[in-house]
Amino acid sequence: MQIGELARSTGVKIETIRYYEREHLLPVPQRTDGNYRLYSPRHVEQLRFIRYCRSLDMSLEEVRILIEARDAPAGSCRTVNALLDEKMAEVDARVDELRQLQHQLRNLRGLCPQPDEVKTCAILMELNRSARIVKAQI
Amino acid sequence: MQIGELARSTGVKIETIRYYEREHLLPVPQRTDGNYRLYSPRHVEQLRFIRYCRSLDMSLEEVRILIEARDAPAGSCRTVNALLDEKMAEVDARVDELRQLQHQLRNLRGLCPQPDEVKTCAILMELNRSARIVKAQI
DNA sequence: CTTGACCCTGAAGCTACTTCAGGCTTTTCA
DNA sequence: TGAAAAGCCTGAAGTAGCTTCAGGGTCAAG
Ligand SMILES: [Zn+2]
Ligand SMILES: [Zn+2]
Ligand SMILES: [Zn+2]
Ligand SMILES: [Zn+2]
Repeated sequence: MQIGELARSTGVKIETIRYYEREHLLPVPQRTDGNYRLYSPRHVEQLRFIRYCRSLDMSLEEVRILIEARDAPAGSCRTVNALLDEKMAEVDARVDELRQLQHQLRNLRGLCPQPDEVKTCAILMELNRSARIVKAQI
Repeated sequence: MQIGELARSTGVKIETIRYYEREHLLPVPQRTDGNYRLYSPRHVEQLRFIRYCRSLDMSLEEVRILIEARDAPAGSCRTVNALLDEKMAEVDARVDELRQLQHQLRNLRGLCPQPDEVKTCAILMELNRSARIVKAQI
């Protein structure tokens, strides 16, 4: 299977596949005489695994850890559990942040129901005012 | 006011301040004979404005748009409203994504209450299984 | 034998900064 | 007075996770 077919069958871009290879997330594939990459079903599985972990918001570094764990069946899965716990805490925190943000944006947007001139726009006035008052947060 | 004092009084790192200048988000400051940057209260305000927008999850490009709007008091504030509407939609969508993610992570984590050997870990088994089934989402 | 689909590499671009290397300027204080 | 320390300068490179680009080779079909 060439890279194009792998890309089609997983929905992952060719460049991304090559990128994962450079990052040692995908095993080095065989090559044809013409230097084309040749993939096996094992590569398809691994690529799907990576993408599924990515869809769970894992970083590539975390994916690497999971792959390592998976490929050492005799080890303990404590690292896996810890990784998930940490990830869950991160996501929870981010959700809280974003919900606050929703609130702020809604309030701000509500200040100017009908667009008019900038010089009387309550949104911009409020942005200026808040900037003066609020301490840097980010 | 030198760059260090500006940094202290706004909570923004010196390097970030220089970065904003390179990006034309902060007006070019005066310089001393020794080539040190000299800032005015106007710079403090502008920097606070930038950081407040950033705390609302605006990109620097969006901050640029807001600054432009603010500095053209005769114009309409339609772009400002549109920007906020778009941002709100983005945030709403991201919250939904993350709440789904919370669900998935919780379920996954629940599969292995007590860490044991990798080869029997239900988390890793489930990751492999889902990777096979689920289409690439990201 | 040439066209077009497919593949290759290495480098650079993206965001929003941070870090680093190497070198000035100004203040302090012994 | 002189030297250390604190503060500032520049340009380049690093961060994550890709994407895009430039320039070129391979292969099947017509
Ligand atoms: Zn409210
Ligand atoms: Zn308005
Ligand atoms: Zn559920
Ligand atoms: Zn387990």
